Amino acid sequence: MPWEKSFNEQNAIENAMQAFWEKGYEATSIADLIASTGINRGSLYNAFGGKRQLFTLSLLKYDAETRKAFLAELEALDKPKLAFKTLFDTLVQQAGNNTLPKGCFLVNTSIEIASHDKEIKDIVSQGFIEFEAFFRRGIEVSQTRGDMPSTLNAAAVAKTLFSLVVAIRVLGRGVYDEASLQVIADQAEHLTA
Amino acid sequence: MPWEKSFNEQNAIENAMQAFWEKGYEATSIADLIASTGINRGSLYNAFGGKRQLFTLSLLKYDAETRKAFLAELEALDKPKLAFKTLFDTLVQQAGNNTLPKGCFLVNTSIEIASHDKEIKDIVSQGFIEFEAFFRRGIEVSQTRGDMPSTLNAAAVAKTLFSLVVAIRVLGRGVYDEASLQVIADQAEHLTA
DNA sequence: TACCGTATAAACCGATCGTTACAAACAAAA
DNA sequence: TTTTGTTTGTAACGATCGGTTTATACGGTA
Repeated sequence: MPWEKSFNEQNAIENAMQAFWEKGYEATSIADLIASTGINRGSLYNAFGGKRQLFTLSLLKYDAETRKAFLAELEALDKPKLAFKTLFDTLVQQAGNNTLPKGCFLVNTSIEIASHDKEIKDIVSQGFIEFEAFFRRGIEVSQTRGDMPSTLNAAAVAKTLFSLVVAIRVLGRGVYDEASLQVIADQAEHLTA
Repeated sequence: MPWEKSFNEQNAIENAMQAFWEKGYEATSIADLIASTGINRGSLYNAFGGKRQLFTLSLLKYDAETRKAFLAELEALDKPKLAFKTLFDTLVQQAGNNTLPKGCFLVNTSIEIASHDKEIKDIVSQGFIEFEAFFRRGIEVSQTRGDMPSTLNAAAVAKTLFSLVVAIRVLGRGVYDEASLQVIADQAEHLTA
């Protein structure tokens, strides 16, 4: 059994993810993926099967390494109010940062593909549900500690906070400037006061 | 000067708009547009110039006849609180209605194209700015009438309400069910209480 | 060194992309 | 009826699409 695989599969998916994230599924061609991953055409098909499968892998990787990882990190603080503030401030800051594509890959995908494709929709839905649940747990924990008003409807406020996340991700993809996004982020903080 | 144009241009743009709205720019082919408009290939190019120009016309038509018209109708009520409630309830109801494409054509476009195309971005931005201004005017009018707390930051709350509109439009494109969207709509109402 | 499976580069596939060209059908104005 | 400009149907354009194939270069194993 000679020779192990040479190129880094995870690295290739990471680069493909950035291409899909930035341009969307339809507008990203195989040629784009070859250019961004740096691996050969044949190797790409051999390793991943095709454009569609590579997209799914990219979406799953984004969900795991961006959304899940970030939320887990915030939840580990065990200070929900600080976690919320950090989350929103990070979203605003990322909208002004040019090292990563703008917006949210999951949100973009929910609009472009999820409504026409069940497999993709399930991935996006699950991510959204977990995001909302993150807010809900934080609110409920804070309420038991007396850090947030017990009069808050945790489920409803969680949905609203998540909605503001979605909006910041949409508007942050080039339409709103950082200052306007910060106003929304500040209002989000105000919702749990 | 013989023979006036036979097919209805506005009707053709209307049908093209629905195709673009449902599938996006990239995923809508010329063949799709021919099928949805019902007009001939040559006529389409002769009348509109091409896919890109037809898309722009479609977007402008959507903005004028859907967003502008609806907001004008609501503002004519001269009862901002009722107008806001009607607006959000309509958004929720439309997400459960299958006669029109789901979501918002402007929001979809802001994600797919606006970040890469200045002309399109300007159309989307203008629509968003006017939508936000609609909320702000309503809040300020209500404040002078004593219908909303004068302590509200009108500009900030307007941005937040518009953010919830965006989120409902995104999540309403197939990911969230009507009940979840209604929770968000109810929270929106609560923001101006 | 001979072998074996992978990576690479390139040519290649049929299909479809957006767009153009053109001849025939057509309806009102002259 | 001739003229004029539009619509229509069809064919074709070059380019690119996603995907397959093939021959060659390569690097560990035996």
